[in-house]
Amino acid sequence: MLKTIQEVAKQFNVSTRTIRYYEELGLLNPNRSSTNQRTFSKKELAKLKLIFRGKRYGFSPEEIKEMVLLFDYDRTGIQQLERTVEYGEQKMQEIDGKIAELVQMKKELQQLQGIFTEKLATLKGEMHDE
Amino acid sequence: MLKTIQEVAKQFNVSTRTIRYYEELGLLNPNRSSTNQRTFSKKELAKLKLIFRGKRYGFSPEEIKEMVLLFDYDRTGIQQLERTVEYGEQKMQEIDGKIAELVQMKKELQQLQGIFTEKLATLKGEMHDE
DNA sequence: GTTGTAGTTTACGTTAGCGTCAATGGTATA
DNA sequence: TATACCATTGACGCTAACGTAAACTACAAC
Repeated sequence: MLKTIQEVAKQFNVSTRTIRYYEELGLLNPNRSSTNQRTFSKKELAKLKLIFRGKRYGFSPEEIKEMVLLFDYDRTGIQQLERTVEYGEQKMQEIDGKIAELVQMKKELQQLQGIFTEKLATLKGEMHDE
Repeated sequence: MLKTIQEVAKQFNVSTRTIRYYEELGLLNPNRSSTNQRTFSKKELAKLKLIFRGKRYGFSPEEIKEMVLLFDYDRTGIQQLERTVEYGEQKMQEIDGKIAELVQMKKELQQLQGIFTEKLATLKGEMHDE
């Protein structure tokens, strides 16, 4: 259940230094074994997943930190919870926006593809005309 | 039609230095006016759009460069064109992958949202019970 | 002519995100 | 006991991606 830093690093295909760096940033708080070695619970792994995704998809460090904190607190206050839910709404909208942009990006590539394949067909046609 | 570096920078909300930097990298080749000032055509703007999107969505610098080059060459050779088309296919598949991951990310946030809103309802319910 | 604004190149400065020692300690296998 | 391998905490190094300043040119307004 509890993973070592090596296992975690391997799982996410990064160096152990990278994991430690995120801890330095306050994004992770792994528990320690009797011999002071980091042990990673499922929760920490979930946070790491969020971190890497966040990075890949252009969320700012600040945003990532906030999202990660969602995992850290059992927020008990109603106000806190309401804020959290609202924040989640917002993030989900942003994700929708990003998805839309990727779809657009694909469309444009498809257009390029269209032009190129057409050109290709023309060229090949000419070959047979002679 | 032709924009100055300032206009371009403003349009993309970056500094002029950033634009020049991308030129240093060989990603842009703006024409020059009679007084040696950069002029940006529609093509260059399209390339910039690609660059920023590529960055936002985790494409590597190498990949971005290759994608940008698609705009630069009127590839005439059949082999070249075929390679280009193939490369485009591949990129589009990668985009599909990224979309899928974002969808997954949203799902997970939705789960969290579910937990939080439920908790919130419980808390509010307790308030009225007393 | 000079004051102002926008452009140019050259070059050095800065920060995030790690890479890479160095020094040390625990555990286990020979 | 020694060799080996994993962990730990500094701490310094490095590169990408710009920021920023210096020194210059071009054009427009005063």
